[in-house]
Amino acid sequence: MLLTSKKLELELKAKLFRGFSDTSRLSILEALRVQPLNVGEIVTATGLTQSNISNHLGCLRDCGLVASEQRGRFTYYRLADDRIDSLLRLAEELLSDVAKGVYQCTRYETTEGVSDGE
Amino acid sequence: MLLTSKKLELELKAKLFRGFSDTSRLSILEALRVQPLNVGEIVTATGLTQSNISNHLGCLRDCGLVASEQRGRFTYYRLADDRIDSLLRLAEELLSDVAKGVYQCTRYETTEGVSDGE
DNA sequence: CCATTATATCATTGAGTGCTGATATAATGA
DNA sequence: TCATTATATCAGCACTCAATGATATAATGG
Repeated sequence: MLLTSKKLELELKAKLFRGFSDTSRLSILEALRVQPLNVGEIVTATGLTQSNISNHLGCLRDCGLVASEQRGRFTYYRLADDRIDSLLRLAEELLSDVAKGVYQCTRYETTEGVSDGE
Repeated sequence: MLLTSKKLELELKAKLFRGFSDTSRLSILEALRVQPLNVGEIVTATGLTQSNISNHLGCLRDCGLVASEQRGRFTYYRLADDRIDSLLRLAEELLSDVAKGVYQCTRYETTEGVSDGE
């Protein structure tokens, strides 16, 4: 049972990181880093469609990464914990050093080939 | 061009987190948190297949999350930066608080339905 | 040189999942 | 009540990508 909880912890951790591993969710989180926003404001801030955002918000909320509060017809979202900001900042620090490596990680790349010459 | 770099930074950050967002890669990283290991030792530590691990290691190395060193017939891998450990630890702290939420994030769940009664 | 060991690569497959468009729900105001 | 605004839900599609099995490469020992 202890081994199982170890495995479960792995899955939880992976799921947590998956919340950050998509550009759409990430841009939502970045927008909320500045201040709480309602869905319409997130649409404006990110340029994503409403249904897309709503879907991602649902997951982010279920995962405990954002919290929501109803105010009249609006639903305001905010980061659920300060450590989420810390996590993002730490990632930025790390990236400033390993960015070149990540640039070259075209293995699972979809968009345009960032593959530089050499 | 500045806007583009903003978008690029988002993609980099997402890609970095994606390195952590898979249980297989995560268990490889966890094993390497303890000490550097060669591929065979990682196989033993994680129980994953060799080719699977090798594939994940290739990505992790390209992304700059692990570094490798050839020693005879063996290739030893280690975490490329101390902040990777920090990132994992911060995630663990965060999880200890929001775990209940992540448990319920069955939205993108694959395995058994953790869906509680109500 | 041949067998063995260690690791990497590749094609394939199947499941995961992000996006869209349509629709449902809910709150507000006229 | 009806129209409008704000948000959520859902089905379907397209694409991503983890896992596997087979094979390639490379180093070592006999």
